[in-house]
Amino acid sequence: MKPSIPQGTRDFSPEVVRRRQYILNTIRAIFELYGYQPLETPSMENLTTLMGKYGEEGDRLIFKIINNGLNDPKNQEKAKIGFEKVLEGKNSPDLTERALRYDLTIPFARYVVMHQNDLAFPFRRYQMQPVWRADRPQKGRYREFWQCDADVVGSDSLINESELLCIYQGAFHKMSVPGIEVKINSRKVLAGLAECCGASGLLTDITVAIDKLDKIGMDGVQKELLQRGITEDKLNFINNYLNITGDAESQLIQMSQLLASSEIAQTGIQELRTTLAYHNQLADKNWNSNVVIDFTLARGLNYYTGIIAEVTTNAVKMGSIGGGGRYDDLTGLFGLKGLSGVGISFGVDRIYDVMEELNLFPEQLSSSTKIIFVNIEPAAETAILGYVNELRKSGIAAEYYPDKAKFDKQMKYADKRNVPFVGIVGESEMKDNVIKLKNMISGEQETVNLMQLANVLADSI
RNA sequence: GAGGAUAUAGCUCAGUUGGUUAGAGCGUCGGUUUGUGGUUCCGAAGGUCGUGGGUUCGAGACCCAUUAUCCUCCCCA
Repeated sequence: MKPSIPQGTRDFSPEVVRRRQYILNTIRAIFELYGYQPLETPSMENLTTLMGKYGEEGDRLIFKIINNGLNDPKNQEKAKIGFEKVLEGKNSPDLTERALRYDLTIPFARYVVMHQNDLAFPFRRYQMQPVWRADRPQKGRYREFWQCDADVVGSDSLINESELLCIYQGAFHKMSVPGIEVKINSRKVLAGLAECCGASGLLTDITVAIDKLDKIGMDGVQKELLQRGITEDKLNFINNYLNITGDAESQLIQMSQLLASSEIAQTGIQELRTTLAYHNQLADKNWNSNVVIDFTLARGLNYYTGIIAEVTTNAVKMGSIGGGGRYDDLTGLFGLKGLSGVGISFGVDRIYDVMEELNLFPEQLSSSTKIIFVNIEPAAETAILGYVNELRKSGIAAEYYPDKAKFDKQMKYADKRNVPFVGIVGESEMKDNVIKLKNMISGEQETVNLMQLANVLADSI
């Protein structure tokens, strides 16, 4: 049998895991810095928790888990009826009661509702776990991938929005990802545009179309708008909308004039202005990225209601590497009304791909072991195990090659593992209670005692 | 859900208009008189050419089907 793994999934080899952990640790540290608390939820949720939350397309992409025990005689009849429903494209709890987590936001909302009496609001949590989507895999798209979410519920303040923007900037600055652009917009401005076009019902169609501006150009957007049912006389208005440029304040002023007749748009514009003002106070001027207003930004998920954000890098051809926004009534879906939330998500797998392509990972991630002692003299074993033990006690990762093997084989092994030092204790070293220490990077060798050895290794960290 | 491409050694790929025992590089293993890797030199192992049919005297190559992978669109992180 040929070994294989399911489509769109991946094995992560040791070096890859180290690099992924570097990303996760960086993001985690920032989340903690801003007061977010860790949360984990199950890999699977009840199907009913997930269905209908991500739009029609989303429902299709949910990985469903077939129920166990369908062969039990008392379940067989139900299973057959359930299967008929599934063949019609419907879901049936008789066949699938559970599904794999599709994102981290809905499980979070469920958690908040279930634990509402125990939580101190505003509640800030971060969550870093894999999610699954039955999407067609391609470049930068996987069926199993990780998200890192930070959300706060129970606060309407736009301070939250601006802090989350800071988290994006701080994290990507820390990871030295170049070309980062944090784009923001407001669903309320988009709603205002639809309203001014007299096409509030076509909000989604308008946003989906204009979101593609940088991809298909103005002509393409117009074509798409017409296809989606926008009448020709509205195109000019949308054109004006898309042509607004300048610095943030100038953009806001122009938009305010263009959408003067829409109350909701004015609210959205004011929210953008306030968010940027807070952000201005909180942001570190040294960060390597900027927050910019992009009125074409749409974001697919249909539960966003206020400020929305998306992160891209122009250094690599890649979709967005992060996104988020405000959702006024997320927990309402589960019966808890009046609780507003706002959150962001990091796309770890895409960030990894970007960093890998640009060679941004620090060198020293490759190995934790500082020294390997070669195994060439059985009589030295006791001494070496003693050395290894002492080094480990002082927090230095050390190994003893467990089998007696050819010298050059052991050297090759250390080299391949990227271990920076090799310790050699043969007959003569053993006699003098010393270690011959070889620096694998410079190739130099010196003879040291245990205390000197510990010092050299400690210094090399 | 729609469209396109690819499938040959562990990996990356050659293989001419169909013609004998299917090749290379890297990697692996062994040797280079055995206590020195990342840079020698020599050698070896490793493939029923994704799978199943068909055309042909003859198929890795051509045709059909099937499966898998990759890519684009849709949508998304």
